[in-house]
Amino acid sequence: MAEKPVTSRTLKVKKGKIIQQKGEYNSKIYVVRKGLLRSYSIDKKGREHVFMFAPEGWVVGDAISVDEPSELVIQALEDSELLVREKDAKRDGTPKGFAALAKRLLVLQRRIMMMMSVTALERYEHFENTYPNLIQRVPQKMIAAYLGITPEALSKVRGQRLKK
Amino acid sequence: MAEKPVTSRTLKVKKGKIIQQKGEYNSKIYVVRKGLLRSYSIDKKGREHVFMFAPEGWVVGDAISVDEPSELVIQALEDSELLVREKDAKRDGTPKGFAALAKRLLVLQRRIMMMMSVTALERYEHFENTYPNLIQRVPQKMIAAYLGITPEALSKVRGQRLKK
DNA sequence: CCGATTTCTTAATCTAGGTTAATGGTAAGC
DNA sequence: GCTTACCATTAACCTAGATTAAGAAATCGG
Repeated sequence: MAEKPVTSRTLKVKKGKIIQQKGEYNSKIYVVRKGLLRSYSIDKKGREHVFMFAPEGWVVGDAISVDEPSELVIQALEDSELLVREKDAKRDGTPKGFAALAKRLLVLQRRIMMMMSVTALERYEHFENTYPNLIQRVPQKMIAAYLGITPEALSKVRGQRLKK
Repeated sequence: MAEKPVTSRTLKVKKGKIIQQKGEYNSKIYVVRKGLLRSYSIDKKGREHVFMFAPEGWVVGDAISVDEPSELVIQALEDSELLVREKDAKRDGTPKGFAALAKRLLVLQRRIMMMMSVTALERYEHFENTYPNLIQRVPQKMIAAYLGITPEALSKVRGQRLKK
């Protein structure tokens, strides 16, 4: 019996479109071909917190094979073209998939340490260096929501920096 | 040719012992049989930030197959008995290993969201609920370093809470 | 092209948590 | 057992960032 190929279809979405809602089971993995996505959560006070941005080439979606409901909302920030991949337990076990996860883990580890040890300004500058193009493409308030500060605080930080 | 079994030896360490130093390559994975470990980093200002605690049954060690130097120090907080496991790329690819990683990823994701959205008090109470026994076993200053606050601030938080 | 909505900035005020420092308590080394 | 070092607590003060508010600028829908 032949192996079933990985199911993977293309999806075009308009700017603003919610691709995956919080609480949905049976979540999928999205490879960004063109455009820009973000994943975020909303806390009890109604505030949005951006977990990650995903420009071209990036992959979004809880990498959870366990059947837990998604805790994050995924949304298109620009008209985008995505590759939708069903989660496939068989594929999970590949060394390649494992390495990708391990790398992702390291990124999150660094982000936690960052949240604990550096100021908003330093986090902003790090973001700026890591994703130079995103600064122009992402609205400030979402960058603030990624950095863990308010848009007002980000505006202040940016203002201060210009004086140097 | 027969499969080589996973190399795994037992290691006994005294309280305070540094098991893995920051910057070391060829890092291993430690399963805690008895005792308590922590992994932490030191920032530019010399402050310690606790990444995780590992009581009995827990596993510590960067899950990175890529050869990156460890960014964390691992230390025994009590006299401990560990199972040391060499990293084995073959083992990496198992669905079981993958699921464990995915779960870990979810924990980190929640921790990031937590750092961004809730107060020190709420983080402390969450820690208290999640690891009720650890509160007694771990020095306050390390709990503070896990929560991302100073020992003084933690003391304040605990004091305020008693009045309720 | 135009009104409406959303986003960004600035400024005044407020607050959680940081910093510094002093004190008493607890554990560790000899 | 004593001494030295470390740890927790308290208190006075300070600062980064939150909150609130209001105006300017950009974006959107038609």
